[in-house]
Amino acid sequence: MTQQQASARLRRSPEQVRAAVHQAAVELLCDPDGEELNIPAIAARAGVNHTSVYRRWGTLDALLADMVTTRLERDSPLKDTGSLRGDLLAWAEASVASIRTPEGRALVRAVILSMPNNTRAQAERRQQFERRMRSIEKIRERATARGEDPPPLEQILDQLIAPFYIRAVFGIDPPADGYPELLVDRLLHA
Amino acid sequence: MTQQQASARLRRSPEQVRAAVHQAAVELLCDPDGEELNIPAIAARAGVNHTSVYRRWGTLDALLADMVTTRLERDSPLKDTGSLRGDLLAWAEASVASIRTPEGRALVRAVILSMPNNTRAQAERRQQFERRMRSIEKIRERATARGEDPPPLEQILDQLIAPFYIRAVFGIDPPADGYPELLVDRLLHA
DNA sequence: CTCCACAAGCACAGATCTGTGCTTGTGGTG
DNA sequence: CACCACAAGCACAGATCTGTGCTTGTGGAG
Repeated sequence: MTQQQASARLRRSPEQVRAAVHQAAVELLCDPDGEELNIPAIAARAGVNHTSVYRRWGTLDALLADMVTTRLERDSPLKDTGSLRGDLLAWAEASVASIRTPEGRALVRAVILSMPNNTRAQAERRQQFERRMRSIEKIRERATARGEDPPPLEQILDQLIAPFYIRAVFGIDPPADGYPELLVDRLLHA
Repeated sequence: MTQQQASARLRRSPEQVRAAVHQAAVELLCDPDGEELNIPAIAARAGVNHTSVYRRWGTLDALLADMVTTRLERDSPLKDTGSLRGDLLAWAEASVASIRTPEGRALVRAVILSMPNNTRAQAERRQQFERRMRSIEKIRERATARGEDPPPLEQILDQLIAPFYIRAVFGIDPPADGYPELLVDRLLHA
């Protein structure tokens, strides 16, 4: 009796489990009819035992944070276009494309959901945010090295990043045409 | 035996319960060391039986949505300053003051947290957002009536509202001086 | 090839959340 | 003043989440 379950166990490698869980979490975030987001639901959808999730990540927040970090780093390979305007435009176009997809919006939502209120998370929130800003900082540094004079980070935050976030959070579609150019031009001509 | 508990029951009116629960929810959202946000925790902090909360609101999302709506309407009495710039500036100054307080940031966070992913909530999300936008629409309408030419709502969203939200969500303090003026001037001189 | 460290899966249990039926106090109405 | 509708509180229970101890398959080192 008990030996049979042993043979029936189908097992995947840690990396497969990790990918399956991340994928399941994104899908649950996207799926409008999906059940609510918690560890048992994610594990079930991933076809993974829930204990594996509890042991590896501990909490839903940690799981989401890990998932977000992994996906963002995988999906945002910033390229050097040779000019500040080009770099910003590439970034903005990638962002617009991203928040047009359910998965992209879900990712932004997850960034916020994965930031609980407790004390330790407060620091992680800042860290998470700065990690997000790093690609923009890189763009600024390259511009400075070229002799260009990029706007301060704070201004880029207000005029370029903030619009994307608010639209992702509230599900507001960006204007159909020329939106990235509009934002970048506004930023650079201020 | 059973009669004693009856006499020991201290009871508050529905309105008192409502206020106490709202207050408890805000405090839990603010308190960095607070336990996590759920109905039993809120009820306990409010000194209310949890069944009262379940019966009145049903879900945490509904409770937060109700709380946010009530607080926002209570705290944002927009006044007519006589000019578009004045109105926008008053709105921006109130918003900056708000997100400088833990409670203000908590309220913005609650707006987002109270928007779950299921299908019905998708519509409510839009509604919730438009309710938020109504005060801005009012400002635009008054300006139009005065013969002024206010920027489109979308531009106000991107340049004025979005910066506040992103700062509230990530806990980024706005610049110390002249921030409301900066944003409004940028918006109007674009 | 053999052995070993690691992690995934299983079984089980305590804690917590969610919900129901009933009792009873409160405020309003005649 | 008496009565009634409503909602708050209590007791209790099912469902679900969270976590632990153990077994066992997998992949890598020697």
